[in-house]
Amino acid sequence: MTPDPSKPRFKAKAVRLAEIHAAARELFFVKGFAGTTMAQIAQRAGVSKGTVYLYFKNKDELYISLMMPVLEELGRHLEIFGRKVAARQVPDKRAFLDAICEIDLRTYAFDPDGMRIIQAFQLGNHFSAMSAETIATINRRAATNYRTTRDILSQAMRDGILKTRDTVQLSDILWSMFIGVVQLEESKARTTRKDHLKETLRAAFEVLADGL
Amino acid sequence: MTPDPSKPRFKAKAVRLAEIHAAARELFFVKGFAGTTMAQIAQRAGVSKGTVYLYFKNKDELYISLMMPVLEELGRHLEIFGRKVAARQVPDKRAFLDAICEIDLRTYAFDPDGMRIIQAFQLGNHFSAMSAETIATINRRAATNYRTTRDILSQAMRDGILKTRDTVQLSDILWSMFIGVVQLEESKARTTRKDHLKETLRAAFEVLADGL
Amino acid sequence: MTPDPSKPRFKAKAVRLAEIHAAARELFFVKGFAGTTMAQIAQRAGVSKGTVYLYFKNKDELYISLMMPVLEELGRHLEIFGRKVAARQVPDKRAFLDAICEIDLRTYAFDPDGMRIIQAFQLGNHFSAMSAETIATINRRAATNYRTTRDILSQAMRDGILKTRDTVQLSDILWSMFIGVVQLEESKARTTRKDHLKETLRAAFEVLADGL
Amino acid sequence: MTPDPSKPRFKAKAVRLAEIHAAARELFFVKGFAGTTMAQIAQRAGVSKGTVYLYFKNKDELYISLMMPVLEELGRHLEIFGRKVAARQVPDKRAFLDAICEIDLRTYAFDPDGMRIIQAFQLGNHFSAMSAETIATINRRAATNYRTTRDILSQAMRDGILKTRDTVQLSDILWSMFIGVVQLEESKARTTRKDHLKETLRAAFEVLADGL
DNA sequence: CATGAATGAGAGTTCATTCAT
DNA sequence: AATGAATGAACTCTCATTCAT
Repeated sequence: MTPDPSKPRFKAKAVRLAEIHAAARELFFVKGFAGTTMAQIAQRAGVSKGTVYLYFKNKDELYISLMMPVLEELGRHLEIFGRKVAARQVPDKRAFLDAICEIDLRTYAFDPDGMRIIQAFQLGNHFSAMSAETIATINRRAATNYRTTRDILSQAMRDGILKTRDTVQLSDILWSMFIGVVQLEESKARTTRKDHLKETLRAAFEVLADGL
Repeated sequence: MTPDPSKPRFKAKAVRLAEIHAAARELFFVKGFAGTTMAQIAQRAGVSKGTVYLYFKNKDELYISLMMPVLEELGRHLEIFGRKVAARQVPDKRAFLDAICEIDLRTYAFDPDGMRIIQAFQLGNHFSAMSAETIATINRRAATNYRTTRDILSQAMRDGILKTRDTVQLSDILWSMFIGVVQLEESKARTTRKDHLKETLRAAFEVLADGL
Repeated sequence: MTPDPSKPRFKAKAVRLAEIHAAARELFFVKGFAGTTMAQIAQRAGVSKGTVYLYFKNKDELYISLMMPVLEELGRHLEIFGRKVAARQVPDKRAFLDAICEIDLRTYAFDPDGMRIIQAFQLGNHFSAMSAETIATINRRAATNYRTTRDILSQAMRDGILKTRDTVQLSDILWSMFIGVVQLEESKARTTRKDHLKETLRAAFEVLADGL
Repeated sequence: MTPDPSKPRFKAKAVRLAEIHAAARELFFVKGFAGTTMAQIAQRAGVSKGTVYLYFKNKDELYISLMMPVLEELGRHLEIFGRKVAARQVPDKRAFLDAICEIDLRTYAFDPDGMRIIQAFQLGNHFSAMSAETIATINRRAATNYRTTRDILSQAMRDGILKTRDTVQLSDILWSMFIGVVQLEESKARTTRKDHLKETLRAAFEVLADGL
């Protein structure tokens, strides 16, 4: 009855949550949103169905919750890079775009399944049943990253690393390239079992670097 | 379920089919594959559920039938452009990429909903609910376009319009840019109600042209 | 417009009916009642679905109509045999039971599918949707055969061919043996692809002959 | 669909299962396999449709689960009798056939509906609606009983209780007599409301005993 | 007479969600 | 906090039957 002080309750709760998260991520990745059942997630997480509902209001919330860490990871990298740019530690556009490319790759590597969920979310499917609050939470986080990106671009233009341009348009192009390559290469990987994501993304950013 | 009795009961097959197509497109666009029911499609098309199955073997077939025209439209444009390239009617890389950009825009304009369905498909979220045969059919058609694109790129490189490069990688970059921009701009348009797709895509292809 | 006198209308009608009958019989035999669709029957008969409904009120009636000829065939054989018994042309119980056995076999051979339909009907399944009138028609015909059988048995007992016994019970035993063997041997034939119906039925009737 | 709220929501698994079994048996008996719906079964059992699927994988499994106990009951009786025969405790053919007859009657009494379901199955009318695996499971169990019967007959012949004969044929005759009488008497009972099954079956086996 | 497009009720089955324990 | 039996709405798909032509 007395909770083991070496294993505080909130810790156990966090562990449970992480286990469910992990189970959900793997299954959603392999079988997609519709193809994954709450029962499967519960089983893989080693808990009962009811317990999953103790941690997540419903399937949508669980799905969505998987993308927050990715957005936060991306935000962390962007901020670090922002500080580097502000400190004039980025010599030229080549290094600049290289860095962006590596941030994208690291974000992807951090959680490929989560990344795909972000894309599905951006595509706007299945989420009619999602609570407005959840959608707003996600959008707020995404907007923050977006703003950070534009701030970095502004700084780079002020410093002459990049030619002066519309920062909105440029950040759109960079993000589009990222998600476009991720989508295409994942799609190809699903049938060919070969993963060319890194090479293609790097090649793409090289072309962009030359063009900017 | 109950169709409007004021409508004539019998219609030209092509008309019925078009009505079902239109209804399906709109619904799949808004609610996604899994989120759309055959009953909804039937109701919106003004026919009974059974009638939908008279025209399409199952939900999969109906879904794929919506992307095929888009893939075919894209294929037509690519072939026309391919003949132009073969006839040396494309002077330089700027004109070349302009043309690709216009093909993308025209394909998108031909059927934006269909285009989005292609993306949702490429993202792979319905896979478990779709027969392997259906998936294969689409992939075959997509592969054809893919090959055509690479052939065009090869020709352009032989003619010195483009620097010699890996055609697989380059066609991936071009397609990724396209779908990335479409996804991002549609996502933004959904909340801001402003459509910047054309400008962003053209800007993106300009950068690419400069970089190649 | 003027009907061809060499091919009178009622003849054509009978042919159509026979074609539908034949198609239905084959399909019901192979795929069972529930497994056969009206569309399949129509297609095999070379007519449209609507036409089948011109000749048969519904699927049940069509199914049921297939057993009438069998009951009539059985009735014809019984009457012929009855006249033979009345004319003292059957010497002993062995010959008597031999004759019954051959009647059964000939009835079965006349239309095995129809025979099976009779059994399904007797088993009482699926016919909740059948019109009382149809059921009554069948039962009337069956009752006639039943009465004929008992009359024959009475006559045979009066003539000392068979020991005096309860005719109801005896006719039940004979019919039970017949349908029991048919059911078992068909069931076995379905998996072993070997047809031992004749041998088994003859052996069974020999045993019965010895026991009576 | 909606269960009686006055009933306790949770029940012992075995009780629930028995309730569903009972409901299914009654309905399959009256309306046949195809004529019975899962919804009807659920309603009669006082549970929701989903609950039925909690206990049985599908309609097939539920159906077969109803015959298995009967086949097993028959198997038990046969084995007991087999041991008696092996121990020379059966004096003559009359006692032998009496015993078989009583086994049949007891098996029938154990579950008349289940017995009828076996017959419907043997008649083969649901085959297209039933998975090959399900069919095989039943056939395997039936084959076991069949083999036991033949072993018993062989032993009886070795002991001179029965005249030497083809055991396959003889077991077929005995089983045919049983199912034939069951089918006929049930059919008659349905209209006359008089049950002569026992008498008819005993009379039939007496005749067979005399004939063997 | 004949057609076959259209119907629509209803089948089996799944699964997110609830709630008594 | 955790369970999992139970729910029931919703799904895809079938098919006997009708009826305008």
